[in-house]
Amino acid sequence: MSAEAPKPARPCDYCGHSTAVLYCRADSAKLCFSCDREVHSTNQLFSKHTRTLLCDACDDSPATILCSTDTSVLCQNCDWEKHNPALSDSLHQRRPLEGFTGCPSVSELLSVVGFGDLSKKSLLSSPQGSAADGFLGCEIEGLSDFFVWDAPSVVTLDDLICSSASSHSFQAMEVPPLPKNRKAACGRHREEILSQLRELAKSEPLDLEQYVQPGNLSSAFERDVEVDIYPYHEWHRERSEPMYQVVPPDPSLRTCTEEVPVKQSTSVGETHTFGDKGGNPSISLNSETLPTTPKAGACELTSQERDSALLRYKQKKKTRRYDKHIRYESRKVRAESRVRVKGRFAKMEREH
DNA sequence: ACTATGTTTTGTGGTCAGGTCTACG
DNA sequence: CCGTAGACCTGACCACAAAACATAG
Repeated sequence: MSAEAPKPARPCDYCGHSTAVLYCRADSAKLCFSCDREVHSTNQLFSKHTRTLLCDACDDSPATILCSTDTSVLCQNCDWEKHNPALSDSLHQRRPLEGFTGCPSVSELLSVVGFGDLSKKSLLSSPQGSAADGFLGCEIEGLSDFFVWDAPSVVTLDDLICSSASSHSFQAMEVPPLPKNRKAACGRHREEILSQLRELAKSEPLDLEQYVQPGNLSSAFERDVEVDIYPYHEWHRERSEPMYQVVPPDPSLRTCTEEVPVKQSTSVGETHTFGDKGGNPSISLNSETLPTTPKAGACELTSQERDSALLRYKQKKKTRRYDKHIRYESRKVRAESRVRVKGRFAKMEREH
């Protein structure tokens, strides 16, 4: 116990020892980058969760505003408190922040958090801390130019904003008009963010970059969804690790589920449903959309992997919150004052 | 690149209908 | 085990301001 590292100020809800930098609304969970990838790469449904940076002020809510003046990211409440029109701070330069979904690679994450000038290679090659320094205004351009193929401009936030018909692997959510200067979007924990991304980059082979290479990008996004949505699948495949893990036919789990998958290798179109009878939403995995490995039985899971998957599933279920989230308070106020007929909105009587 | 204008889409809450669950005889 | 009543749960519905988006100048 004495060797234990001191607990971070805002610990990751999943691992508990890393500093949480992201917030997943769907799970109401604070996560570090590593756990975020682990949790949200489990299956396609989880990958759809929108994640945003964690508020620098309260450390408890998803950040929606970037204050360029303070270089901090804030949730709506903290932004309102800090930048109240009555205060002088209201003159601060602020802009909305975007979230992301899917399983972005490190390069893509760099762009998402505002390190657009920083390539993954430069992140890896730079000594500890220098990457952050580069972000803070030092010479990064040279590195970026050297690794042209890795230029983060290939995957910018513009690229993340896509229509529902798009097959991008991730997308920005609740996106206001994009500002020109998207740097410095990671607030006061940029050192921690860079540190975590660096660790993530170390474990992520550079081959993955093919998904964000200039030459491959446009065509890649036009290819099949199976490949495009989850570049991270490929990474797992490379590492002989299953990208998705089906909740195993564990007898203990079966008692609280309506349908439990019996087979691990699935046929096309087969749907697995996980859930309980307590009103909690069930999770369906349609194997048609799940990736498969060429080798028969290659995606069969060991009992250890099944236990791991089950544990992750239970953890997510435990931390998930189902309370309603109001995105626009003004609409709520409006709706509450609307004229109703049997609960339905009624037309307003207009005087002429 | 920016602004103005027009069009389309989204989100909001109270009530109800219909389905599901539970307890009981 | 079956049928029934009541409790409980869930999704649809509505109008319209605000947000998002598209287009023109």
